[in-house]
Amino acid sequence: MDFLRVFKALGDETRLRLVNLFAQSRERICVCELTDALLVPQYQVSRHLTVLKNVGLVGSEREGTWIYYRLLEDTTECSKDLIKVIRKHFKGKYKDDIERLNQRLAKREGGKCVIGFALSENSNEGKQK
Amino acid sequence: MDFLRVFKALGDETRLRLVNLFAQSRERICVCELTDALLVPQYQVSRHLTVLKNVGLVGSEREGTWIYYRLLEDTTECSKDLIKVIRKHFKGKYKDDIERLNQRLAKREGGKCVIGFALSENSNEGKQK
DNA sequence: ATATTATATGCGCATATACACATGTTTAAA
DNA sequence: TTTAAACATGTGTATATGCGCATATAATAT
Repeated sequence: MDFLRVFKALGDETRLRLVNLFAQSRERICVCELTDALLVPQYQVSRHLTVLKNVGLVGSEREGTWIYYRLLEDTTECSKDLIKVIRKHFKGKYKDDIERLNQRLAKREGGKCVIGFALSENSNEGKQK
Repeated sequence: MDFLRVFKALGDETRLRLVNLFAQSRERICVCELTDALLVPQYQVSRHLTVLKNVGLVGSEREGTWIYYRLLEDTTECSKDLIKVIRKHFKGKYKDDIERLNQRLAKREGGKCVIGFALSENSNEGKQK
């Protein structure tokens, strides 16, 4: 684990919010669910996920047209320790994100996402801030 | 502790090397000692220390013309946990920095720095890399 | 084959950030 | 009150990075 690259990856609010969603929910989450939880354009979510993936913080698995991302928490002891710290000290932060994610996850069927972009009909519009 | 700003601060190699020196040595260290340990121009060390100070990772105290910096490890549980992770997983990294620091600290008298810029007569020359 | 949906990416632009050079500030000693 | 040493900072420049727009890719269904 390259701490320098990991810290660079975590030094962005959108990526921190993504990591927080994974850390608190302990779920694998697809891109459209993440997009609806963060209220950020889809292409931003996709790009930031790529950054997190490149430094080894998250992994992905495709299921049909959906791609589920998840925290790679147990690959090294470094990531385990670091993510543990984040999970602990981020409790209660970014509450709105968590709330929106939970509402979105409640719509899953059989543990899987069955709807697309619910909140953002056109997810390419700027919606942040 | 603002994790976003802290991660941004840690997302730079020179600052990571500075934090590593503090974490491994558990000492307070003055700017000229840090400069000689990192082989980086003095103004860079000074600037990066300011960044670390602004996010609350380090503090400083003046003693004559010398200014000693140290990790602020126990101010919050966040910083305690985070620095603990860094200390643990950085053991063995940046060995040359540690080696040069130890040689420099060996020249202290009464636990204090008594020489200036030993390795870099002109510390304003580019010396990094 | 074609259309649709979920996701990824090429590109231009604006901003942020690190570096180098020079100079300023603070403290202590001569 | 100069001088010197340790440290800080103003400024210009080059590079990195995030955003927005548009479009491309991949998988599924019709």
